[in-house]
Amino acid sequence: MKSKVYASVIVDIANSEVDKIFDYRVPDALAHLTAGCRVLVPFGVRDIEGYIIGLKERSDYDNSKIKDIKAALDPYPVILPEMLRLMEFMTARYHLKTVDALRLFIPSEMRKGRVKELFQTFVYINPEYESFDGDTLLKGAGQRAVFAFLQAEKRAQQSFVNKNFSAAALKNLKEKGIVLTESVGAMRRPASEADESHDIDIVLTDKQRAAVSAVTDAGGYSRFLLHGVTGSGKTEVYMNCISAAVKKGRTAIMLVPEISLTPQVFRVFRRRFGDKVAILHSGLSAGERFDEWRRLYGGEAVIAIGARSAIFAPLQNLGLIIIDEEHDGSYISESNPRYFTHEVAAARAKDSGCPLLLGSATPSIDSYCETETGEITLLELPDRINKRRLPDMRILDMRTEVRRGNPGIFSAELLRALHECIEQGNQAMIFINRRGHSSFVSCRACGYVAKCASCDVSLVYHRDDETLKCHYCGASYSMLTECPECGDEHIRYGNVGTQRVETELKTMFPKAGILRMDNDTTRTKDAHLKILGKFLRREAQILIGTQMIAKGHDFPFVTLVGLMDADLSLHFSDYRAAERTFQLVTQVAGRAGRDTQEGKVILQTYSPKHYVYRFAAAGDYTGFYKKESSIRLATKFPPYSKVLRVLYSAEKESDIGECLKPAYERVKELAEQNRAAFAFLNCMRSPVKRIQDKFRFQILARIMGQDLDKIIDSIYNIVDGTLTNKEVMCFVEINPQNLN
DNA sequence: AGCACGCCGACT
DNA sequence: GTCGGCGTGCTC
Repeated sequence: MKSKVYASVIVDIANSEVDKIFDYRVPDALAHLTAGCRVLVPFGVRDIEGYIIGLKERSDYDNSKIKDIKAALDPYPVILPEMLRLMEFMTARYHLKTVDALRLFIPSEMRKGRVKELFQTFVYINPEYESFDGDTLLKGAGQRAVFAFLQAEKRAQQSFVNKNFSAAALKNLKEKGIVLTESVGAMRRPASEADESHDIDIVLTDKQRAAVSAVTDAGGYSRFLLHGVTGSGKTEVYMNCISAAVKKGRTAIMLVPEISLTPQVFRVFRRRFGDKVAILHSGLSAGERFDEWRRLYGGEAVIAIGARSAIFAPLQNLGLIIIDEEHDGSYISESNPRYFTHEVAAARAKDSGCPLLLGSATPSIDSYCETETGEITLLELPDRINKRRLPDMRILDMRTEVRRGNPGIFSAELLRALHECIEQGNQAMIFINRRGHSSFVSCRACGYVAKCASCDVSLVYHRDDETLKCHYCGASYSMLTECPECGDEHIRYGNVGTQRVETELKTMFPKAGILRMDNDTTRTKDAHLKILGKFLRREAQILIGTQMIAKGHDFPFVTLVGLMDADLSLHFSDYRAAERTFQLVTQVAGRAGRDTQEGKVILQTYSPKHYVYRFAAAGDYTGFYKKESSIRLATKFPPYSKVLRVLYSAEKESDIGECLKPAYERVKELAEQNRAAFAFLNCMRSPVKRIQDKFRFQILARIMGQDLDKIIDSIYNIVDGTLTNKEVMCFVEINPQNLN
């Protein structure tokens, strides 16, 4: 007699109540099912999609209550074995619900009965019509084109025809019976024998070659940090490493910040690797994303390039993972499934026995610290390829401007430089890391400050539509004409934002073309590319923007870069403020003088002596690192500890207290037992006390030492165990990006 | 998450 | 008398 087989199933419902394994019987008809398959299972009174994460011979659950799996949802296991292992890692490390991890691994289009088959549909002309003349047989030009194409090609993928011809025409032809379809299972196949026809190796510098061989000779899991200034040729190193991995018959993932996924990047990689590369970016439609996923799953594409989530690409036999611009904040997932891409990438690399290559001009303090302890191997590209020197950076003390009787937002030197730059027919970029017109509006007479009704923050004046906006909940109010408290008509404008810079520059430079790029002007699809394209074609001379203009494009005619208020990110109450400012200033400086002309950077600040600016102006990363890391060590901040925040929010303060108080008590006990591990522990109202009508409280801790991970795990458990009121939202953050 | 079961108010 | 409010509890 055959032994009964049971399946461990995770149901596709994102709720902690059902975040556990449910056992089902595998009927004989579905005996082919394996771990990683999606299935339909009876759950309560209804049927639910689920994921088999394992098979077993017996179940501990009451056997009489166990039901049969109803059906298989796909012809193949969509979750690869390595992804099941990654799921284990992520659920344990980040206390994720199992489904939340699993959902990251497959295209969302696959779930809840949408596009689900892993089939490719081919179309071909019905043999009865094969020899007909399309022009006499058919009327529409669309149908004739499809017919002619199929006559020549015999057989083609339906998606290809839909994309390149008219989908409607094809549909008509199918209805008439002139075109037939055939579905073929997208069979799994090993990474295809490398077709290197596009793969032309460029001559590398000695330093580049050394970096490439360090990575390709690693022969197993190890981590590298490629520290190279802008223009030092990091991309060539990446491409050569990828090429080497592919030549060995292995696959590769390269992560880049979403903002750098530009058509230029696609072109470079497509030219080099052709169809073997799949590109996953936010611009893809649901169907396109699914197609790219399927090409990777099927082994048709062996290189995945994309933003953060591309780390979950369905690739087997990984030979390399690259994280470009590794210091970028977008690698930290700050909502729903919260995770650190660096850690996930390391887990995948370790599992596959392959190198993980991080790259940056301004590495994160965390990563660089690990090169000191030897956990990461440092690779350096100190020279710009064309030996051009860094732009001249002027640090301008805005306090002396005020003393000299210049109350404006622009220093005399920046204005002079702007005039000169435009007269010479060059371009300038002006950075101001704050959108809107002014950060707040207040009454000159009584001091009233306009605030959001639902959030504890002041409203930002937006001149475009004469509104006051809340940057937390998005609420919009009409602009004040008089003070609602005292009726005075004199309104004071707070700190300068992009819109204010734009209006002032427009009056000062009426003939210059001025573009603005920030969250407000890039709402619509491809707006980024449109603005950047205009600037690149020199349809404007000045580009004003937030940090979103700091990355990506090279503008050969930009000779001047101005930072309106560099201190903005510096005085944030955040241990990473200096690090972020250094990265921003360095990145911004890299925009100036990239071509034949020498560049100039003007940095307006009220703290001209700050070490961040000194090191940034000198282009001295290691100097900055030494200073910054010694401060972090002395103050017990990351990377020498972990900051942990438990954030509670609810409409009623009393509800929060119900959960927070017992949790805090128990964390305090834990701290008593591990005195050395706790550098800080406190419980307080969050700096932003209320967002969207919900009050916010937090437990804040800094934890260090070798038991760190264990202690954090205990805190997760304490929080889970004390979350008794379901009106209360609560989550744990490790090293949060902001402490609002 | 859903959906059923279950125990109290205002309607044909 | 019953329709229906949404509190509670369960789903292999």
